[in-house]
Amino acid sequence: MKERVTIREVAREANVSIATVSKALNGLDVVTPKTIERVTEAAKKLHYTPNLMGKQLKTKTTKMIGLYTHTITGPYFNTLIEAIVEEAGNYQYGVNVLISSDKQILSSHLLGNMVDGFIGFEELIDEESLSTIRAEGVKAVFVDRKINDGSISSVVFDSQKAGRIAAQHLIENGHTKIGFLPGHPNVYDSDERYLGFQEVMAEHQLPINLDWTITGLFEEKESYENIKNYLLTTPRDKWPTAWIAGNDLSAIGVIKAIDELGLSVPEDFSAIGFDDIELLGYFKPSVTTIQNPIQEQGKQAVIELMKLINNQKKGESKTLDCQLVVRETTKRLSR
Amino acid sequence: MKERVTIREVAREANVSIATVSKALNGLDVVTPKTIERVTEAAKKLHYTPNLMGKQLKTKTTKMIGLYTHTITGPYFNTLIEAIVEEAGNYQYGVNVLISSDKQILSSHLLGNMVDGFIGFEELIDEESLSTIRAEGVKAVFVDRKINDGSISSVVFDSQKAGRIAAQHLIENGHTKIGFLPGHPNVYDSDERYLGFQEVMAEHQLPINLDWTITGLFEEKESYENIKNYLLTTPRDKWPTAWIAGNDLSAIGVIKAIDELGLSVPEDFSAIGFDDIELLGYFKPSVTTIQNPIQEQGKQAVIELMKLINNQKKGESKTLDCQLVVRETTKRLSR
DNA sequence: ACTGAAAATAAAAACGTTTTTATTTGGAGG
DNA sequence: CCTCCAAATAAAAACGTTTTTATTTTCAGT
Repeated sequence: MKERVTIREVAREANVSIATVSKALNGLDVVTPKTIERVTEAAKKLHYTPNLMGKQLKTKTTKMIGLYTHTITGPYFNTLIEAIVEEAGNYQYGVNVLISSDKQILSSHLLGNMVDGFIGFEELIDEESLSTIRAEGVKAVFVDRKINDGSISSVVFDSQKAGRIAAQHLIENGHTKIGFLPGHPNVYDSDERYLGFQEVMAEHQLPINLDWTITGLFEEKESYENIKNYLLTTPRDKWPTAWIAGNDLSAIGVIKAIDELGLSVPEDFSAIGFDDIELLGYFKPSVTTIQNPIQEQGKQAVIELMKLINNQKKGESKTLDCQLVVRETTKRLSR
Repeated sequence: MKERVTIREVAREANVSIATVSKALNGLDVVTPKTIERVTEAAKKLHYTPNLMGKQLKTKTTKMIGLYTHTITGPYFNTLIEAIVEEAGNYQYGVNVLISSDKQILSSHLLGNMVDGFIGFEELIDEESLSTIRAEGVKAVFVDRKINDGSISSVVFDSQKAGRIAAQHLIENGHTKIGFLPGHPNVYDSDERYLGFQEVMAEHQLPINLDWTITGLFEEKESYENIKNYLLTTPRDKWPTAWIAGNDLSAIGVIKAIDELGLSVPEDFSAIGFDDIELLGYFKPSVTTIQNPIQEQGKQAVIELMKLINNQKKGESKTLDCQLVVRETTKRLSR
């Protein structure tokens, strides 16, 4: 890397002090139009670009928010992240996406003053991380856990309600034997959905059969394999008549498995996902789902973070509503 | 944000100079085990985390590579980025994903010494950007354009060959009327594929009908709408018998459009995509495609970038091979 | 015990900015 | 033609590190 030209050389070129260069370039109005021009010209001539390290070290602000996650893969993350980027732009903030599951890396970035605040997931939700965050007064917004105290806010979906809606929809369609595919263990949204599902089943005095509870991990592949395996190894009369998948991708895996065994959705099984990802409508049959306002979540997360950064308020928690989208994979049980 | 504890306070706590703290904490072996322990203890007690701004300002290295893109949405980006992150980790480098289409933002980050080098796309490929990159000696690897000179390398797919393979496969299956859906205009991969397609068509003395060239933009939605519109407004005897889509998503859109009009792939049309994204196998019918080694591209991009960063060589260009994956959407023409 | 070199530590400089404080400049008012 | 004040600019300090240079400590070898 070649030596970069610094403010010092611009100063020399313009025959002026470095203080003046700084002020001129940052538009402080204490400096004469004439010198502003001289400085700007010199800067342009030398191709000067300010060293952000120097600048941020001094100003102690980065105009960057961190987005810390172990993965960006999948439509949920894609949509969320782009929404965050867009909203952050409205505040003249950049978004610094850091992908790692190494808590060390994330927190050294975080505590190393590389960002003014961050939006995070599960990865940083443990007692140790949270207490550091609180102790250091780091501004944080979580989007997959309800937390609010001190400098921490959160924006989550009403996933319990989502679980309820899914179960209710199936029950209204005559289903009584309903299977469930949880996502990753201890993930808030997944747990909450299961909770809502349980509640509704209980309210209708319907049993939950643990054989029908099959790991899906939010992934099409895992769901496909596990469901296929279940169907191949379980007598037909023990099967449920509907599946609530962990999310849309998981539902797609379920459907594929069923299809491959010569069975059909929704004739033999109903299936339902969560999120309403864009590609969903391109599948055949198109998938019934509970729509989550992902973009709104991204936007609100930024809004809350900005409030924290500007010290406008203490951490608080927002919950976003969800909505049933009926498509072709759920159907009245006709038996 | 609360005041962070600095090296100075650690020094005071450990009754030692800040130089010693720095050396102790960075494992320079000039310092006594006894003081190392004292310092480490003090640092732990005070919850010291080094300010990365200070550190990087001094060392002029960030151990970060930038990934500059206007979008991360879509399986291609997801896969590529995660591969990059993984490989960078092998070099103890972090990846700083910056999403923006604003050239200003990208280059101020870049020239502001925020990263040791970057992997970039189309966005920074224009004469002005390139000449700055060259002039400043910024280390760069592009993955969607063949460029190699000075401090710039590239790792691209052999997209011309991909286009050739696609066309050949269809022609071998008896197709002579073949439509094409380009991606975004002036995008390398798309252009190259078209070139390969043209070549093969010419070699077989087959005409390319411009009515069969339909904008797809690499997107399922755009492709779906445009194909649907084409089919609705064009007499059946003018139709091609096969489509080469811009990528897999585009192919999915094409198939959806055909399906919705009561026609079928591969009975009425063959269709072929590019990339071989993961979800492809879950569609019905599963999609024939030209597989690109996306993960390999990510890996190689990092490898090349590291060579540049360590001044091990001048910019060079790598081209990765591709491969036909026949699935259900292409079929021998039976007329 | 003393010398001298090696080892350990401390002090100071430096990285590139911004900001605070000090100095110079340019006029208006007498 | 001074004096003084405001305006403009320059100088210096500071941000938190690492690195270079200087100083102190340790302890062989006599």
